[in-house]
Amino acid sequence: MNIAVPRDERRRRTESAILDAARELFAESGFERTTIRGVASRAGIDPALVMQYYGSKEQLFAAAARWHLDHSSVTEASLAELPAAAIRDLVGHFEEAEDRGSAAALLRNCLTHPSAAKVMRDEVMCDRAAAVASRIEAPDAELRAALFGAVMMGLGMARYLLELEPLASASREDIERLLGPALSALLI
Amino acid sequence: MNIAVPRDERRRRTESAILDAARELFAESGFERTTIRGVASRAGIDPALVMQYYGSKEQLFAAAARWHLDHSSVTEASLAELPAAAIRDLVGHFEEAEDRGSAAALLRNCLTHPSAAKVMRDEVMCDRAAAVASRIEAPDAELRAALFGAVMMGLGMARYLLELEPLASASREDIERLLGPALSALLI
DNA sequence: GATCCCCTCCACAGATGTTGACTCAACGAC
DNA sequence: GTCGTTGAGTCAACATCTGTGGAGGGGATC
Repeated sequence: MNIAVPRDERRRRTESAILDAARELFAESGFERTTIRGVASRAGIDPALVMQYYGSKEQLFAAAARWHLDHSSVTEASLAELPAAAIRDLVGHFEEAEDRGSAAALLRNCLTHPSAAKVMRDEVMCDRAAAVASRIEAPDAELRAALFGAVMMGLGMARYLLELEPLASASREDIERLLGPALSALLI
Repeated sequence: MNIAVPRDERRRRTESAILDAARELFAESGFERTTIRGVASRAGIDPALVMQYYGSKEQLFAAAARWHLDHSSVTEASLAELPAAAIRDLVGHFEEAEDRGSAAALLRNCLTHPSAAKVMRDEVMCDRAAAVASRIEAPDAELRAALFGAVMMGLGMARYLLELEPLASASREDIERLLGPALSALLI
């Protein structure tokens, strides 16, 4: 095919193709319905190569389903800005990020895959809830923050995974406009 | 073992034992990780009997993961009562219903199992959203109703499936008290 | 030209859904 | 009570798919 392609360059491409294919399939069909053979086929390589690079299906999933934990957009927001910031952060993860698909892969599997559930619980929800709770001065700050997270999770699942209409086609602005006050009500 | 047990009685018991075992496993571990052998083992019978009664794993799942669609508590509520009614309905499905487990089985799998997703979309969310939307007089009634549904779904998943603390241990009253105003804000 | 390593082919072991033949107790007719 | 019938339940096996490992080819690198 490509003549004179340096070896490491070639490897980088392949590894990235595997990861992309894995992200897509894990995000679309979930962990169990995704097969190593399917990933390899979509990446245009041999199944054994996937194993050689990622060791196991489990480790491939761990590499693919990472939620890049840039809390800054949430932690830097004031209480009043939190609802809009959280919505923008969520939308960004699913529509703009260059690793689009990894968030979907994590969210899709967090109910049925143990390690995805653990990541979701410990690294996504827990940290963010703590950040949100620290900004709330009302009583029940922790519970309010947990509810805030639950609402955001429900939004992500309904809009991007179940693709419920008219929520899936709505603009981010409309969601901010309608859900924003509801989220604010949680923060006092 | 049991002497003199009528045949139909015996069959009823067995069929029910299979369904109970299936509900538990589907709710705990999801469709893919649940095996016919596991269900049979928990029900104390032979795997082949499961097939004989339910035809296939798919049909067993369909029988186990039914969300008893009693919309009355939602459709009979006034706009002001809707938030509390929806929360009570959700809690009831997960904590009080005699078919407890079927709601969890459906919710657990609605992101990764096609037919569970279809039931969730068409029979649970869609119908309820229509009922909610019909009560809203503000513009964007459908989108508001969809967001309402997304919030309820997020609550159910966070509390009962991911079991996020302190949400999982919170009382229904506290949830009503804190989430109620947020839900009301969605309904205007 | 020798070496390295990306990549492929082939095969294995285990698990899973599913099927068919079989056993045995309950049932109804006489 | 006796006997044939029905149906609940079991046992062993099959076909398939899956993740995974090992041996080898072929082009880049030195």
